[in-house]
Amino acid sequence: MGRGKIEIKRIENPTNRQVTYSKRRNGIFKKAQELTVLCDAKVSLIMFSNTGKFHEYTSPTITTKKVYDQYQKTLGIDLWSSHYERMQENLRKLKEINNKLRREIRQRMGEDLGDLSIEELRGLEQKMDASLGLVRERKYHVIKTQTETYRKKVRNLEEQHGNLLLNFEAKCDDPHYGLVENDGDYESAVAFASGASNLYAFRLHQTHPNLHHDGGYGSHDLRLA
Amino acid sequence: MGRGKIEIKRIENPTNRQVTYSKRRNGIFKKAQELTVLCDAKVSLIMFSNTGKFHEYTSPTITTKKVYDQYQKTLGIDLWSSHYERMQENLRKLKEINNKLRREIRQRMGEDLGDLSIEELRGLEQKMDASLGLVRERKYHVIKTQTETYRKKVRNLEEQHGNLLLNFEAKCDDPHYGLVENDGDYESAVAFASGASNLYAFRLHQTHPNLHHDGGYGSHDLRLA
DNA sequence: AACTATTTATAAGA
DNA sequence: TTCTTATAAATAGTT
Repeated sequence: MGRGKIEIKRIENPTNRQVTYSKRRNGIFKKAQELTVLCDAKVSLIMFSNTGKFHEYTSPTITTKKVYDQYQKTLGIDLWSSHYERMQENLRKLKEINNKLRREIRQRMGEDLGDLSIEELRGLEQKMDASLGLVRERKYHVIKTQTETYRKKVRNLEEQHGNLLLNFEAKCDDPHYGLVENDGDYESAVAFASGASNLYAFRLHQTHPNLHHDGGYGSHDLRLA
Repeated sequence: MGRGKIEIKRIENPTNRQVTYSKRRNGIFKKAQELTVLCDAKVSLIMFSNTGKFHEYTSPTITTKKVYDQYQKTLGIDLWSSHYERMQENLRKLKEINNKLRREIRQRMGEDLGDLSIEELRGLEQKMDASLGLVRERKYHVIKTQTETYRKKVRNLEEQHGNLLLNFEAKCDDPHYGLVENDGDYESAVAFASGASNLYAFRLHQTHPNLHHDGGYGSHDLRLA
Protein backbone atom coordinates (compact mmCIF):
# COMPACT_ATOMS: atom_id res chain seq x y z
CA MET A 1 0.00 0.00 0.00
CA GLY A 2 1.98 2.81 -1.28
CA ARG A 3 3.56 4.01 -4.44
CA GLY A 4 5.02 0.60 -4.93
CA LYS A 5 4.78 -2.84 -3.44
CA ILE A 6 7.54 -3.77 -1.06
CA GLU A 7 8.91 -7.12 -0.09
CA ILE A 8 8.57 -7.96 3.58
CA LYS A 9 12.22 -8.17 4.55
CA ARG A 10 14.55 -6.08 6.63
CA ILE A 11 14.99 -2.56 5.26
CA GLU A 12 18.73 -2.12 4.99
CA ASN A 13 18.79 1.67 4.71
CA PRO A 14 18.73 2.84 8.35
CA THR A 15 16.98 6.11 7.63
CA ASN A 16 14.32 4.39 5.59
CA ARG A 17 13.94 1.75 8.26
CA GLN A 18 13.49 4.37 10.94
CA VAL A 19 10.89 6.24 8.90
CA THR A 20 8.96 3.11 8.10
CA TYR A 21 9.12 2.07 11.75
CA SER A 22 7.67 5.37 12.78
CA LYS A 23 4.85 5.30 10.24
CA ARG A 24 3.86 1.73 10.77
CA ARG A 25 4.11 2.06 14.50
CA ASN A 26 1.50 4.75 14.38
CA GLY A 27 -0.60 2.60 12.10
CA ILE A 28 -0.47 -0.40 14.36
CA PHE A 29 -1.18 1.70 17.45
CA LYS A 30 -4.20 3.14 15.72
CA LYS A 31 -5.36 -0.36 14.83
CA ALA A 32 -4.88 -1.47 18.38
CA GLN A 33 -6.88 1.45 19.66
CA GLU A 34 -9.65 0.80 17.14
CA LEU A 35 -9.77 -2.83 18.08
CA THR A 36 -10.02 -1.89 21.71
CA VAL A 37 -12.98 0.35 21.04
CA LEU A 38 -14.78 -1.59 18.36
CA CYS A 39 -14.57 -4.99 19.97
CA ASP A 40 -14.23 -4.07 23.59
CA ALA A 41 -10.97 -5.98 23.75
CA LYS A 42 -7.96 -5.58 25.96
CA VAL A 43 -4.75 -4.99 24.14
CA SER A 44 -1.19 -4.58 25.31
CA LEU A 45 1.29 -3.66 22.63
CA ILE A 46 4.93 -3.16 23.55
CA MET A 47 7.60 -2.46 21.02
CA PHE A 48 11.32 -1.81 20.98
CA SER A 49 12.83 -0.36 17.84
CA ASN A 50 16.11 -1.82 16.68
CA THR A 51 17.76 1.24 18.20
CA GLY A 52 16.24 0.28 21.54
CA LYS A 53 13.51 2.92 21.66
CA PHE A 54 10.49 1.87 23.59
CA HIS A 55 6.80 2.44 22.76
CA GLU A 56 3.66 0.93 24.08
CA TYR A 57 -0.07 0.99 23.73
CA THR A 58 -2.32 -0.37 26.44
CA SER A 59 -6.09 -0.38 26.31
CA PRO A 60 -7.44 2.22 28.71
CA THR A 61 -9.53 -0.50 30.33
CA ILE A 62 -6.45 -2.28 31.63
CA THR A 63 -2.90 -1.82 32.86
CA THR A 64 0.27 -3.49 31.71
CA LYS A 65 0.63 -5.20 35.03
CA LYS A 66 -2.89 -6.62 34.78
CA VAL A 67 -2.17 -7.81 31.26
CA TYR A 68 0.82 -9.74 32.52
CA ASP A 69 -1.03 -11.07 35.50
CA GLN A 70 -3.77 -12.33 33.22
CA TYR A 71 -1.20 -13.60 30.75
CA GLN A 72 0.46 -15.67 33.44
CA LYS A 73 -2.84 -16.86 34.80
CA THR A 74 -4.06 -17.87 31.35
CA LEU A 75 -0.91 -19.78 30.48
CA GLY A 76 -0.51 -21.12 34.01
CA ILE A 77 3.03 -19.86 33.96
CA ASP A 78 4.66 -17.61 36.42
CA LEU A 79 6.98 -15.66 34.21
CA TRP A 80 9.52 -14.62 36.72
CA SER A 81 8.58 -16.11 40.02
CA SER A 82 9.17 -19.66 38.85
CA HIS A 83 12.44 -18.62 37.29
CA TYR A 84 13.38 -16.87 40.45
CA GLU A 85 12.50 -19.77 42.68
CA ARG A 86 14.29 -22.26 40.54
CA MET A 87 17.29 -20.00 40.58
CA GLN A 88 17.22 -19.61 44.30
CA GLU A 89 16.96 -23.33 44.79
CA ASN A 90 19.88 -23.75 42.46
CA LEU A 91 21.87 -21.20 44.38
CA ARG A 92 21.10 -22.93 47.64
CA LYS A 93 22.16 -26.31 46.33
CA LEU A 94 25.35 -24.92 44.88
CA LYS A 95 26.23 -23.30 48.16
CA GLU A 96 25.58 -26.53 49.99
CA ILE A 97 27.74 -28.53 47.60
CA ASN A 98 30.34 -25.84 47.88
CA ASN A 99 30.45 -26.13 51.63
CA LYS A 100 30.71 -29.89 51.44
CA LEU A 101 33.56 -29.60 49.00
CA ARG A 102 35.30 -27.07 51.18
CA ARG A 103 34.90 -29.29 54.20
CA GLU A 104 36.29 -32.24 52.33
CA ILE A 105 39.30 -30.22 51.29
CA ARG A 106 39.83 -28.91 54.79
CA GLN A 107 39.73 -32.44 56.11
CA ARG A 108 42.11 -33.51 53.44
CA MET A 109 44.31 -30.66 54.66
CA GLY A 110 44.20 -31.99 58.17
CA GLU A 111 41.84 -29.32 59.49
CA ASP A 112 38.33 -29.57 60.81
CA LEU A 113 38.89 -33.09 62.08
CA GLY A 114 37.18 -32.37 65.38
CA ASP A 115 33.97 -34.23 64.81
CA LEU A 116 35.25 -37.22 62.94
CA SER A 117 35.00 -40.57 64.66
CA ILE A 118 37.94 -42.86 64.90
CA GLU A 119 36.52 -44.92 62.05
CA GLU A 120 36.13 -41.88 59.84
CA LEU A 121 39.61 -40.74 60.68
CA ARG A 122 41.00 -44.12 59.84
CA GLY A 123 39.13 -44.07 56.53
CA LEU A 124 40.36 -40.60 55.74
CA GLU A 125 43.91 -41.53 56.58
CA GLN A 126 43.78 -44.55 54.31
CA LYS A 127 42.26 -42.58 51.44
CA MET A 128 44.88 -39.87 51.82
CA ASP A 129 47.66 -42.38 52.03
CA ALA A 130 46.51 -44.01 48.83
CA SER A 131 46.15 -40.63 47.14
CA LEU A 132 49.58 -39.58 48.28
CA GLY A 133 50.87 -42.75 46.69
CA LEU A 134 49.26 -41.75 43.41
CA VAL A 135 50.77 -38.29 43.55
CA ARG A 136 54.21 -39.72 44.28
CA GLU A 137 53.83 -42.20 41.45
CA ARG A 138 52.92 -39.39 39.12
CA LYS A 139 55.83 -37.33 40.35
CA TYR A 140 58.25 -40.18 39.67
CA HIS A 141 56.73 -40.64 36.27
CA VAL A 142 57.20 -36.98 35.45
CA ILE A 143 60.74 -37.07 36.77
CA LYS A 144 61.47 -40.12 34.68
CA THR A 145 60.03 -38.57 31.56
CA GLN A 146 61.94 -35.38 32.10
CA THR A 147 65.16 -37.29 32.73
CA GLU A 148 64.57 -39.24 29.58
CA THR A 149 64.17 -36.03 27.65
CA TYR A 150 67.34 -34.55 29.11
CA ARG A 151 69.26 -37.70 28.36
CA LYS A 152 68.19 -37.53 24.75
CA LYS A 153 69.23 -33.92 24.56
CA VAL A 154 72.61 -34.76 26.02
CA ARG A 155 73.08 -37.59 23.58
CA ASN A 156 72.21 -35.30 20.76
CA LEU A 157 74.75 -32.74 21.90
CA GLU A 158 77.37 -35.43 22.22
CA GLU A 159 76.74 -36.48 18.72
CA GLN A 160 77.05 -32.97 17.44
CA HIS A 161 80.24 -32.64 19.42
CA GLY A 162 81.54 -35.82 17.89
CA ASN A 163 80.78 -34.56 14.43
CA LEU A 164 82.63 -31.38 15.03
CA LEU A 165 85.58 -33.23 16.48
CA LEU A 166 85.76 -35.60 13.58
CA ASN A 167 85.52 -32.84 11.12
CA PHE A 168 88.35 -31.16 12.86
CA GLU A 169 90.55 -34.27 12.90
CA ALA A 170 89.83 -35.07 9.31
CA LYS A 171 91.17 -31.74 8.39
CA CYS A 172 94.24 -32.37 10.60
CA ASP A 173 95.02 -35.79 9.06
CA ASP A 174 94.63 -34.58 5.53
CA PRO A 175 98.08 -33.80 4.19
CA HIS A 176 96.48 -31.55 1.61
CA TYR A 177 94.60 -29.73 4.24
CA GLY A 178 97.01 -26.95 4.32
CA LEU A 179 96.34 -26.34 0.66
CA VAL A 180 92.64 -26.65 0.92
CA GLU A 181 92.49 -24.59 4.03
CA ASN A 182 92.52 -21.42 2.14
CA ASP A 183 89.86 -22.76 -0.13
CA GLY A 184 87.24 -21.33 2.12
CA ASP A 185 84.44 -22.98 4.04
CA TYR A 186 82.76 -24.72 1.19
CA GLU A 187 83.66 -28.38 1.88
CA SER A 188 83.17 -28.37 5.59
CA ALA A 189 79.87 -26.65 5.12
CA VAL A 190 78.78 -29.37 2.71
CA ALA A 191 79.91 -32.12 5.04
CA PHE A 192 78.02 -30.65 7.88
CA ALA A 193 74.92 -30.08 5.86
CA SER A 194 74.87 -33.62 4.43
CA GLY A 195 74.55 -34.92 7.97
CA ALA A 196 76.50 -38.14 7.41
CA SER A 197 76.73 -38.65 11.10
CA ASN A 198 77.64 -42.37 11.08
CA LEU A 199 80.77 -41.66 9.20
CA TYR A 200 81.75 -39.21 11.81
CA ALA A 201 80.60 -41.37 14.65
CA PHE A 202 82.92 -44.10 13.39
CA ARG A 203 85.84 -41.82 13.27
CA LEU A 204 84.95 -40.53 16.65
CA HIS A 205 85.11 -44.01 18.06
CA GLN A 206 88.51 -44.52 16.72
CA THR A 207 89.81 -41.50 18.40
CA HIS A 208 87.87 -41.58 21.70
CA PRO A 209 86.96 -45.19 22.44
CA ASN A 210 85.49 -44.38 25.85
CA LEU A 211 83.30 -41.47 25.04
CA HIS A 212 80.14 -43.52 24.62
CA HIS A 213 80.42 -44.99 28.06
CA ASP A 214 79.96 -41.73 29.88
CA GLY A 215 76.24 -41.94 29.70
CA GLY A 216 75.17 -39.85 32.74
CA TYR A 217 73.03 -36.76 33.13
CA GLY A 218 75.87 -34.65 34.39
CA SER A 219 77.03 -31.69 32.39
CA HIS A 220 79.65 -32.69 29.86
CA ASP A 221 82.44 -30.57 28.79
CA LEU A 222 81.36 -29.76 25.31
CA ARG A 223 84.10 -27.35 24.44
CA LEU A 224 85.75 -28.15 21.14
CA ALA A 225 89.25 -29.56 21.51
CA MET B 1 -11.82 0.41 4.54
CA GLY B 2 -14.58 -1.74 3.46
CA ARG B 3 -17.91 -1.48 1.78
CA GLY B 4 -18.69 1.46 3.97
CA LYS B 5 -17.02 3.63 6.48
CA ILE B 6 -17.65 2.76 10.08
CA GLU B 7 -17.58 4.85 13.16
CA ILE B 8 -14.99 3.82 15.71
CA LYS B 9 -17.21 2.88 18.61
CA ARG B 10 -18.15 -0.33 20.28
CA ILE B 11 -19.97 -2.75 17.96
CA GLU B 12 -23.14 -3.64 19.79
CA ASN B 13 -24.04 -6.76 17.81
CA PRO B 14 -22.02 -9.54 19.52
CA THR B 15 -21.68 -11.64 16.42
CA ASN B 16 -20.55 -8.70 14.37
CA ARG B 17 -18.17 -7.69 17.10
CA GLN B 18 -16.71 -11.17 17.26
CA VAL B 19 -16.27 -11.28 13.49
CA THR B 20 -14.65 -7.87 13.41
CA TYR B 21 -12.40 -8.87 16.31
CA SER B 22 -11.28 -11.93 14.45
CA LYS B 23 -10.61 -10.09 11.20
CA ARG B 24 -8.87 -7.12 12.73
CA ARG B 25 -6.88 -9.30 15.07
CA ASN B 26 -5.40 -11.09 12.09
CA GLY B 27 -4.76 -7.72 10.48
CA ILE B 28 -2.92 -6.34 13.46
CA PHE B 29 -0.89 -9.52 13.93
CA LYS B 30 0.15 -9.32 10.31
CA LYS B 31 1.16 -5.70 10.81
CA ALA B 32 3.13 -6.61 13.91
CA GLN B 33 4.95 -9.35 12.07
CA GLU B 34 5.72 -7.04 9.16
CA LEU B 35 7.02 -4.38 11.50
CA THR B 36 9.24 -6.95 13.17
CA VAL B 37 10.75 -7.99 9.87
CA LEU B 38 10.89 -4.67 8.06
CA CYS B 39 12.28 -2.61 10.90
CA ASP B 40 14.09 -5.23 12.93
CA ALA B 41 11.94 -4.31 15.92
CA LYS B 42 10.83 -6.29 18.92
CA VAL B 43 7.11 -6.46 19.35
CA SER B 44 4.97 -8.02 22.02
CA LEU B 45 1.26 -7.95 21.36
CA ILE B 46 -1.10 -9.47 23.88
CA MET B 47 -4.85 -9.32 23.49
CA PHE B 48 -7.89 -10.56 25.35
CA SER B 49 -11.23 -10.46 23.55
CA ASN B 50 -14.21 -9.22 25.51
CA THR B 51 -15.15 -12.88 25.90
CA GLY B 52 -11.78 -13.44 27.58
CA LYS B 53 -10.10 -15.26 24.73
CA PHE B 54 -6.35 -14.81 24.68
CA HIS B 55 -4.09 -14.23 21.72
CA GLU B 56 -0.54 -13.02 21.45
CA TYR B 57 2.17 -12.21 18.99
CA THR B 58 5.80 -11.98 20.01
CA SER B 59 8.68 -11.24 17.69
CA PRO B 60 10.73 -14.37 17.16
CA THR B 61 13.78 -12.44 18.32
CA ILE B 62 12.45 -12.10 21.85
CA THR B 63 10.36 -13.78 24.55
CA THR B 64 7.48 -12.42 26.51
CA LYS B 65 9.56 -12.62 29.66
CA LYS B 66 12.31 -10.59 28.10
CA VAL B 67 9.82 -8.01 26.92
CA TYR B 68 8.52 -7.79 30.44
CA ASP B 69 12.01 -7.52 31.90
CA GLN B 70 12.98 -4.84 29.43
CA TYR B 71 9.71 -3.04 30.01
CA GLN B 72 10.38 -2.82 33.71
CA LYS B 73 13.96 -1.84 33.17
CA THR B 74 12.98 0.91 30.76
CA LEU B 75 10.37 2.30 33.10
CA GLY B 76 12.55 1.68 36.13
CA ILE B 77 9.59 0.01 37.77
CA ASP B 78 11.23 -2.62 39.88
CA LEU B 79 14.43 -4.08 41.06
CA TRP B 80 13.62 -7.56 39.94
CA SER B 81 15.71 -7.28 36.86
CA SER B 82 18.88 -6.18 38.57
CA HIS B 83 18.26 -8.62 41.35
CA TYR B 84 17.95 -11.34 38.78
CA GLU B 85 21.18 -10.35 37.12
CA ARG B 86 23.04 -10.24 40.39
CA MET B 87 21.70 -13.67 41.12
CA GLN B 88 22.85 -15.00 37.80
CA GLU B 89 26.31 -13.58 38.37
CA ASN B 90 26.34 -15.20 41.75
CA LEU B 91 25.32 -18.50 40.27
CA ARG B 92 28.08 -18.27 37.71
CA LYS B 93 30.72 -17.53 40.33
CA LEU B 94 29.55 -20.31 42.57
CA LYS B 95 29.76 -22.78 39.73
CA GLU B 96 33.26 -21.63 38.96
CA ILE B 97 34.39 -21.93 42.56
CA ASN B 98 32.72 -25.29 42.72
CA ASN B 99 34.70 -26.53 39.79
CA LYS B 100 37.92 -25.30 41.30
CA LEU B 101 37.14 -27.02 44.58
CA ARG B 102 36.31 -30.23 42.76
CA ARG B 103 39.56 -30.06 40.89
CA GLU B 104 41.51 -29.51 44.06
CA ILE B 105 39.82 -32.50 45.66
CA ARG B 106 40.45 -34.63 42.63
CA GLN B 107 44.10 -33.70 42.74
CA ARG B 108 44.20 -34.45 46.42
CA MET B 109 42.74 -37.81 45.48
CA GLY B 110 45.53 -38.44 43.04
CA GLU B 111 43.43 -37.84 39.95
CA ASP B 112 43.69 -35.18 37.29
CA LEU B 113 47.43 -34.82 37.77
CA GLY B 114 48.13 -34.79 34.06
CA ASP B 115 48.84 -31.10 33.65
CA LEU B 116 50.74 -30.46 36.85
CA SER B 117 54.40 -29.61 36.53
CA ILE B 118 57.00 -31.40 38.56
CA GLU B 119 57.15 -28.42 40.94
CA GLU B 120 53.40 -28.44 41.43
CA LEU B 121 53.44 -32.17 41.98
CA ARG B 122 56.18 -31.83 44.55
CA GLY B 123 54.23 -29.09 46.30
CA LEU B 124 51.08 -31.17 46.28
CA GLU B 125 52.91 -34.17 47.62
CA GLN B 126 54.39 -32.16 50.45
CA LYS B 127 51.08 -30.56 51.35
CA MET B 128 49.39 -33.94 51.33
CA ASP B 129 52.14 -35.50 53.35
CA ALA B 130 51.84 -32.78 55.96
CA SER B 131 48.07 -33.13 55.97
CA LEU B 132 48.31 -36.87 56.32
CA GLY B 133 50.52 -36.26 59.33
CA LEU B 134 47.83 -34.07 60.84
CA VAL B 135 45.18 -36.68 60.27
CA ARG B 136 47.35 -39.36 61.84
CA GLU B 137 48.06 -37.11 64.78
CA ARG B 138 44.38 -36.49 65.25
CA LYS B 139 43.68 -40.19 64.97
CA TYR B 140 46.20 -40.96 67.71
CA HIS B 141 44.76 -38.20 69.82
CA VAL B 142 41.26 -39.61 69.44
CA ILE B 143 42.51 -43.09 70.20
CA LYS B 144 44.28 -41.81 73.29
CA THR B 145 41.27 -39.87 74.45
CA GLN B 146 38.97 -42.79 73.91
CA THR B 147 41.30 -45.09 75.75
CA GLU B 148 41.46 -42.58 78.55
CA THR B 149 37.68 -42.46 78.68
CA TYR B 150 37.34 -46.21 78.77
CA ARG B 151 39.93 -46.44 81.48
CA LYS B 152 38.01 -43.94 83.58
CA LYS B 153 34.80 -45.84 83.04
CA VAL B 154 36.46 -49.04 84.15
CA ARG B 155 37.85 -47.35 87.21
CA ASN B 156 34.44 -45.96 87.97
CA LEU B 157 32.80 -49.35 87.68
CA GLU B 158 35.43 -50.91 89.88
CA GLU B 159 34.76 -48.27 92.46
CA GLN B 160 31.04 -48.88 92.37
CA HIS B 161 31.70 -52.53 92.68
CA GLY B 162 33.93 -51.91 95.64
CA ASN B 163 31.21 -49.87 97.35
CA LEU B 164 28.73 -52.64 96.87
CA LEU B 165 31.10 -55.14 98.32
CA LEU B 166 31.77 -52.95 101.30
CA ASN B 167 28.13 -52.39 101.94
CA PHE B 168 27.52 -56.08 101.75
CA GLU B 169 30.11 -56.92 104.24
CA ALA B 170 28.79 -54.28 106.62
CA LYS B 171 25.35 -55.92 106.55
CA CYS B 172 26.87 -59.32 107.07
CA ASP B 173 28.43 -58.18 110.27
CA ASP B 174 25.08 -56.79 111.55
CA PRO B 175 23.55 -59.38 114.00
CA HIS B 176 19.96 -57.91 113.71
CA TYR B 177 19.68 -58.43 110.07
CA GLY B 178 18.26 -61.94 110.39
CA LEU B 179 15.05 -60.70 112.17
CA VAL B 180 13.96 -58.41 109.45
CA GLU B 181 14.39 -61.02 106.86
CA ASN B 182 11.08 -62.91 107.46
CA ASP B 183 8.97 -59.81 107.83
CA GLY B 184 7.10 -60.45 104.62
CA ASP B 185 6.90 -58.62 101.36
CA TYR B 186 5.94 -55.24 102.65
CA GLU B 187 9.31 -54.09 103.68
CA SER B 188 11.08 -55.44 100.72
CA ALA B 189 8.60 -53.69 98.46
CA VAL B 190 9.18 -50.42 100.25
CA ALA B 191 12.86 -51.00 100.18
CA PHE B 192 12.69 -51.63 96.49
CA ALA B 193 10.69 -48.54 95.84
CA SER B 194 13.00 -46.41 97.92
CA GLY B 195 15.79 -47.56 95.74
CA ALA B 196 17.94 -48.88 98.51
CA SER B 197 19.85 -51.04 96.17
CA ASN B 198 22.53 -51.82 98.68
CA LEU B 199 20.02 -53.91 100.62
CA TYR B 200 19.47 -56.17 97.69
CA ALA B 201 23.04 -56.14 96.77
CA PHE B 202 23.56 -57.45 100.25
CA ARG B 203 21.03 -60.26 99.83
CA LEU B 204 22.48 -61.15 96.52
CA HIS B 205 25.83 -61.34 98.03
CA GLN B 206 24.66 -63.58 100.79
CA THR B 207 23.59 -66.14 98.31
CA HIS B 208 26.56 -65.85 96.07
CA PRO B 209 29.49 -64.90 98.24
CA ASN B 210 32.05 -65.08 95.47
CA LEU B 211 30.31 -62.93 92.99
CA HIS B 212 32.25 -59.80 93.73
CA HIS B 213 35.43 -61.33 92.50
CA ASP B 214 34.17 -61.52 88.96
CA GLY B 215 35.03 -57.91 88.46
CA GLY B 216 34.61 -57.48 84.66
CA TYR B 217 32.32 -55.31 82.48
CA GLY B 218 30.17 -58.31 81.63
CA SER B 219 26.52 -58.48 82.50
CA HIS B 220 25.89 -59.39 86.09
CA ASP B 221 23.11 -61.54 87.29
CA LEU B 222 20.91 -59.04 89.05
CA ARG B 223 17.87 -61.20 89.66
CA LEU B 224 16.33 -60.74 93.12
CA ALA B 225 16.59 -63.71 95.39
C1' DA C 1 6.19 16.41 7.86
C1' DA C 2 3.09 16.51 3.79
C1' DC C 3 1.58 14.57 -0.49
C1' DT C 4 -0.42 11.04 -3.33
C1' DA C 5 -0.40 6.93 -6.22
C1' DT C 6 -0.91 2.52 -4.94
C1' DT C 7 -1.30 -1.30 -2.11
C1' DT C 8 -3.56 -3.34 1.68
C1' DA C 9 -7.20 -4.02 5.01
C1' DT C 10 -11.64 -4.86 5.79
C1' DA C 11 -17.11 -4.16 6.08
C1' DA C 12 -20.76 -6.11 4.30
C1' DG C 13 -22.70 -9.70 1.97
C1' DA C 14 -22.89 -14.54 0.51
C1' DT D 1 -15.56 -19.56 9.52
C1' DT D 2 -14.25 -18.32 4.79
C1' DC D 3 -14.64 -16.04 0.32
C1' DT D 4 -15.76 -12.07 -2.35
C1' DT D 5 -15.62 -7.44 -3.53
C1' DA D 6 -16.39 -2.57 -3.12
C1' DT D 7 -14.42 0.71 -0.63
C1' DA D 8 -11.78 2.80 3.23
C1' DA D 9 -7.32 3.10 5.15
C1' DA D 10 -2.45 2.67 5.24
C1' DT D 11 1.67 3.68 3.45
C1' DA D 12 6.09 3.78 -0.03
C1' DG D 13 8.21 6.83 -2.49
C1' DT D 14 8.60 11.52 -3.31
C1' DT D 15 8.80 16.47 -2.29
